[in-house]
This record gives sequence, C-alpha cells and structure tokens, in this order.
Amino acid sequence: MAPTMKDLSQITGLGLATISKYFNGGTVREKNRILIENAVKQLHFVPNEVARSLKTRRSHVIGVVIPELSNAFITSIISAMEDLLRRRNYAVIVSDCRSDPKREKEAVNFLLNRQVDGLINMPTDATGTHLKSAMAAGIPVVLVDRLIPALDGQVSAVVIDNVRASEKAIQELLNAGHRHIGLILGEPDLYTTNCRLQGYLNSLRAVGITPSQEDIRYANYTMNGGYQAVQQLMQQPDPPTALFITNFEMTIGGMLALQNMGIRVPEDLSVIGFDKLEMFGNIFPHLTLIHQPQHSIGQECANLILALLNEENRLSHRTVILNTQLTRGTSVHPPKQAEAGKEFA
Amino acid sequence: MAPTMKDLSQITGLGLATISKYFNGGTVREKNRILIENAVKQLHFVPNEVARSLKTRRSHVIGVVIPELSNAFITSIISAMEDLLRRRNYAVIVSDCRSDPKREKEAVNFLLNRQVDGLINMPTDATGTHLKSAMAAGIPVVLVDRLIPALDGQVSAVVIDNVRASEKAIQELLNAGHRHIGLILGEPDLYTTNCRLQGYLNSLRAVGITPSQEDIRYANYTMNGGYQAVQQLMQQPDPPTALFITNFEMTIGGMLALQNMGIRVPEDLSVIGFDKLEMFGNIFPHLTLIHQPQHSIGQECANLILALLNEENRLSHRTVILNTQLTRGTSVHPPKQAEAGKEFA
DNA sequence: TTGAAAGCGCTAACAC
DNA sequence: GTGTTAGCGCTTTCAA
Repeated sequence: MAPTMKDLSQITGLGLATISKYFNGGTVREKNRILIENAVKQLHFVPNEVARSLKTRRSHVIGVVIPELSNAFITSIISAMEDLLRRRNYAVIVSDCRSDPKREKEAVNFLLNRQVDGLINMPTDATGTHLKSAMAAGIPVVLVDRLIPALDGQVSAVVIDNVRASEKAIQELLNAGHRHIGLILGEPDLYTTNCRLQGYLNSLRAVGITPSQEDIRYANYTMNGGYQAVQQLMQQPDPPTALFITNFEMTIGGMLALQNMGIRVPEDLSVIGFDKLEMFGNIFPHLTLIHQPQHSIGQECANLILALLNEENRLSHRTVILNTQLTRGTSVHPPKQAEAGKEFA
Repeated sequence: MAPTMKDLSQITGLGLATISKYFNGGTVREKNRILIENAVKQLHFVPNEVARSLKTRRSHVIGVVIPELSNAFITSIISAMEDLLRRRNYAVIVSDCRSDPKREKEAVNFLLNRQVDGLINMPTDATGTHLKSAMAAGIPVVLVDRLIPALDGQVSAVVIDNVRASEKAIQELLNAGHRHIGLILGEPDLYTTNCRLQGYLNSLRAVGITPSQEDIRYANYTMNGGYQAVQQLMQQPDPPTALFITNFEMTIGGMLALQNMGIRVPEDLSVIGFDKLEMFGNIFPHLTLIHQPQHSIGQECANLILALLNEENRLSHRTVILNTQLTRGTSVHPPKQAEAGKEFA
C-alpha cells in the first residue's frame, strides 16, 4: 500500500491540513517542514494525483487528438508541447485517430470521460462536429495547424501563415526568373492544402501568370506520394523549371524521384522544399526551404491552453498565427532559358 | 456541473448501488435498466473516471516512456499498442525522454505519481535504475525493443530476435556470393546495435570471414547518420560489395548517399535495408529488407501488460521474442567479380 | 436484485 | 500556522 498523507500526519504528529498545505506551497513552520520532509523520505511518499484531481476537479491532463502519429511534423510539435506542459505538471494523453473522423470523435469522448482539463486537436473532421461535446462541457479547445471555419471564435488555434509561406516560396522562384513553376500539394480540401495553393496562385497571378492544372499535383503528404507526384509532374511534355513541395515527407520523396530520373537540382530544376531542417542535415545540403517553427507551434499550444485554463472567461478565444522562415540554400537557380538569354545580353 | 450518479439516482428513484452496478456490467431489472438509460441520455451522463480510479485503485492509464518520439519505428509501435489498449478502456500517457537517462527517470516518477497501472518502456538507461521505483511500487513493467540484463526475470519484455535478423540478412548476401559486406549500425553499446553486430559476426565467421573494422560503421539511427556512414564507408579504398543497413532512417539516408555518389543498386552494390515497408512504397521499389513487425510488437506489449495487470502474481514475468521477416526485392545481386568469374566458367 | 452507508486520498473552509 | 471536518463521485460490502 502506498503511503498517504494520513500516514505522514501520524508520523509527524501534524494535522492533515498542514501536510496538504506543505505540498501546495503554503507556509509551514520551519521545524514542521523538516518533520514532513523527513517523513516523506522515510515513507517514499508521493501525493496521489487521482485523489487530488477528484477534489480539485482538475485532472491536470491535456488530451491531444491528432490525425497521425507517424508524421515527423506532428511528433515534433507534440514533443515541444509535452515538454512545456509537463514542466507545469500536466500529463498529455495522445490519441492518433488515423485521419478517421469517426475515430476522432471517439477519441474526444474518451478523453472527456477521463476528465481532461483541455483539448488540443489537429482536426480531421473539417466540420468540427467532433468538438461539440467538448465545447458543451466547457473545456477549452485549441486547434493546431488547421482551422475550422465553422468554429471560428468558439475555439482557440495555433496555425502558421500558410498563404504567406507559399507566396514567399513562389516569389523566391519568380525572382530567380522562373515563369513555369510546379506545385506539390497534400490531400485536396485540407486546410493547409488550400492555403498553400492560394499563396501559389496569389504570387503567380500578381505577375500575370495563369498556372496550368498540369503543374499542380495533389499527393497525400507522404514520401511515397511526393515521389509519385514529382515523377508524374516531371514526365509531362513541358515540365516546369522550378518546383515547390509543400511538406517534409513529400520533399524527401520528391528529391528521390528527381535523383532517380537523373534530374539535377538546381542545374535542371530549381526546388524549394519544406520543413525539418535538422534531419536534412547534409543529405540535401543546399536545399532552399520553407521552415515551419514546429517547436514554437507546440509551445504556443501549450501556453495557450494553460492560459485558457487560468482564465475566468474561457470564451476569450484567440488565434495565434506564426510565420514560416525561408532559408536559402543553393537549390534555386535561374532557369536554363534565362541563362541562355543572358549570354545574348 | 457535470451530472453524477447521484443525479441519476434521484431522477430514477433508484439507489446509487444499482446505478453503479448497471455501469459495471451487473444484472439490473429490465425496467430499471430502461429507467437508467433514459436518465443517462437526458443528463448526458458519463461516469467520472477519476472518482472511479480513486475507489478502485486502478487509473486505467498506462505510462509509456520512449527515447524519442520523432522515430517512425517507435511511433508505429505506439499506435498499435494505443489502439489495443484504448479498446480495453485504457489511456496511454506517452513520455519522450530525448534519450536522456535523467529525463527518463523523471518521466517514470511523474507517471508513478499519476498512479499509472503499468509501464511500457523502451529504455535509454541500460542499467535499469530508473525502473526501480516502479518495481518497488509493484506495478508491472514491460520493456520494448531493448532488454536490460540487470533486470532479467524482474520485468517482462517484447523484443525481436535481432541476432537472427542480422544473421538472415548477411546470409542472404553471402548466398548471393558476397564476401565483403559492410554494416551500418546504430549507436555503440545500444542493445539492438550489439545484437545486430553479433548476428553479422556470426554469419561471417560461420563461413570463415573476419570482417575488417573499416566495414562496420556506427551511426545514430538517423537519416543523416546513415547518409554520412554510407558515404564514408563507400569512399574507403576497398569498399564492400554489399551493405546491410540496420534501421529505417539510416536506410533512407544511405540510399540517398549512394544515389549522390552515383553508386547504383544493385549493379554496383547490393543492399539490404530495414523496416517500414509501406512508406518505401515505390520509392525503393526493389529493396530487399529486414522487416520488424511493429504492429505485432505494439500489440504484444499491450497484451502483455494487460495480462500482467490481471494476474495475482505479478512476478511471473516473461519475454516475448518476435521474428523479423526478410522480404526479397532485387537489390541483391551477385558481386561483379562473381559475375566476371561466371563468364569464365 | 436493491439500497444504505462507509470510505478511497486529498483539499479547503472554518475555527482555533 | 495549525487542526478538524466535510465531501469530491464513485465502488462495494452488507443487510434487506
């Protein structure tokens, strides 16, 4: 049997309230503090969080519902937020719903049963119905990476400026002289996919280019998807001279496809990739890329939910928008035609 | 305020005990069952798991402590085990200790405070001291992927037969006629590293080959590590004619290195890779590889801990050893010399 | 089959 | 600063 405060109380001769106060940061007379600390050591006492939760009506658990655990972007966000939450003595229960809305709803309800104090969700169900029960229960919800328009103002969120990210990448390619730019996107209709497409269109239209449907390929944010999409894109009769690939896994897959096809970067094709700087290391040493601040995303989520938990008015929801960074490598060159043109200049 | 059983009791006019029994699978008179079910719907009642835990002394939470969350092998194991555990109404708290023994110990203690019912651990600290407190508290521990010799017989475990896996791979290469085989390992002194090295040595020594230190490279189970290690290995004056790479990330990194160096597989070099069949998809279509049953590993862990929880004698620990599979692609050819030899045959 | 009542380990009034 | 006490929501004897 694990020791309880009652045991401490007996050993020290102090009342339960004093013991409790000691553990909750209250002021306790010096000699009693020592008394308690000795007893704690002697019994190897640790407070029972379950009992504490029952009393305080705070489980100190945050539920996290994500579409997929096998995704580097997601896991690095989770690591960062878990870190911060744990430092505040919050535990995190992660639930991978395999991008299945039914499972997502089950996960939310499961977590609600466990009396989680808050919910962080990278939503699969773009309608947001799975979150109704959480909102009805009055527990704070923070969306990550993807917004749900229908829930606007009713939940908080942490996202990156996807439109801007895409605009920046395309502008970089335009500046290098490219006029024919391919785009590799994730699943159609996903929030991030739409935003990144929008940014692409914005930048191109700003300079009067109407992209062809052929140059926009939807993959599924996997390595394999990126491989296929890039391969098909580059096999078309008039392939683009530059490429923007919009997530980490697809970037790896895409680079592999290019290597297999004997297309050199940047000599034959300029490429801007996505994410995960560290892992790239010396593998694609000179890849220019758009980098999402996963670490900050995770931390912002954690901070946001903690703030929400400490507020009287839990309806004061807010959306945090983080910026991406463009890190220049040497994978963007002027297109061949442009270089040829220069010779005649 | 969330509704409680007391509320149900009032609405239905039944006693608390009856309500409780209903929720715990006891027999309740038909008309009372209906009465309860109506009240449940009306109030949107869900049982409070925290209160239940306090009473039953079972939190229905399993703690999982892993070295790294950004690792595909680990996340797929976790997904599988979470799936199974959740179906049994167990929640999973995952704790990523960043391969830091200090953090690992903290994680274990944190989870103990939360009164987890059991612990699943892919250990970072090879001495196992971080688990002493869990064992002292009498909660079952299941190790995954890595054994801790010092804890032999005191904890359960699920591992793959790493020695055999490596033996199989090397035999495959030997059978193809290779006599000079390179090996890319993880961090030195890691359980899996040692086992995989052992298998390599076993197979080679069985045919009288003493491998050179030059042909055995230690990386750190990352893509970048694999890239570097393969590059260095292949740049040496007398590079091997075949290669066994012992994890997923390093296999990708290694393949990229080979492509960058212009070394063709299998024409110039035979390669056997590791893991993650699905993701490879058409990227390395013909790679022969050793495949760990991540899904089964996760499930076995879950089953094992559930079994342990239901046993009187929690000391009846056992180790489950799973086998790997060799799936043949076309990345293994006879070495060039051998082929040259054939011409003269 | 059902109900009354005790109590899991803790916190938070409240009185001292 | 400290002790007494009630009670969080549930399960589980025990008696009816």
